[in-house]
Amino acid sequence: MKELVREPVKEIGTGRANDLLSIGAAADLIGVSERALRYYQQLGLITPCGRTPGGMRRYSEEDLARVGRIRELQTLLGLNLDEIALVLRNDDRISQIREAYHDERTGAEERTGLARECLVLQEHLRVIVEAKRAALDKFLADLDARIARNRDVLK
Amino acid sequence: MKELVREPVKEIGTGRANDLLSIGAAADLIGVSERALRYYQQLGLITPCGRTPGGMRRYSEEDLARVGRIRELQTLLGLNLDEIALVLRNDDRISQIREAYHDERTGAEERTGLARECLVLQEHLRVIVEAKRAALDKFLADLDARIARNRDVLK
DNA sequence: CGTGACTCTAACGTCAACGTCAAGGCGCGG
DNA sequence: CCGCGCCTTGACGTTGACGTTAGAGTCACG
Repeated sequence: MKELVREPVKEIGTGRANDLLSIGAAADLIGVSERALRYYQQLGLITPCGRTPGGMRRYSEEDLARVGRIRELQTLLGLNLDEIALVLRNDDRISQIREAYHDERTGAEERTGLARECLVLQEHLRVIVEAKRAALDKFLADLDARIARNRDVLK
Repeated sequence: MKELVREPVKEIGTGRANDLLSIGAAADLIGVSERALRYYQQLGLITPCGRTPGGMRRYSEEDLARVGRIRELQTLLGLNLDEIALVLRNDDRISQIREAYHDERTGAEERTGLARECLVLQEHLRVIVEAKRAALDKFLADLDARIARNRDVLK
């Protein structure tokens, strides 16, 4: 599944006063390495919103949020990058659908079809998360029980 | 931190009717590989409760539970094996303390000192787990909110 | 007392997720 | 327009957690 992604590049004016970040600044800000950012891009997980004419990556606020989401899925749910790719594709599909949904030219039944598709995707993820939460709750309950026993002994 | 552990071996009668398991049976039962069991042992995470005179590992019910705990700490909390080693050492210390606690020869203030030590160890772990739970709850809440929005649209 | 299935140790292989290094481009303050 | 620091694309290295294989030993059963 080595899917090296080569994409069209959006050029960005360099002199303009915008709040786009270089890769170093972005990395510092969200607490990941530059290497990780480039790696995520290789896997198609993120694409910086643009490049300078010289070819340097520029990251937007949205891009940072997306990276944040990647880290969340990694550390919180323990997903690997391939699984995260799927989740992100779902996210993308959903906002794409949302867009089509608000398009004038979308018919009524097409609308509900799209929304239904969204729900399926989201609820699939929900099942996974809910299972994890249940397990974690049980773990915590056990731990608390043991702590309580101990506290009793201490009286 | 390559801490190859070499330990004293408890020999176990082979003809006796006991419920100790071979490594293969143990692995099948808890759903991990034999290699993983040997690896965990190398790192000092578990030691099968004994060996046959010929040198084959025998696992008790307790041993299995310990392996289960290892997997739980891996998949649920995302700890690596070094961190798990620490948690397990705490667990061990706690049951060791519990034992000393019920020993006749343990003085009163020594008792409370030990129990206090237990609490500190346990609550340290609790903080980690609780943080994870909070993060997961938030994640789930966000997801649910998005699902609800979607469901509304569908009405 | 074989024999076939299982297990032993030791050693090398693998895979994901990056780390690190080299040999150059870019960008901007002075 | 020049220098210094940040950035680029390869390409190879590393680490954790095992997988796999080899060659020898062990166990239960007939």
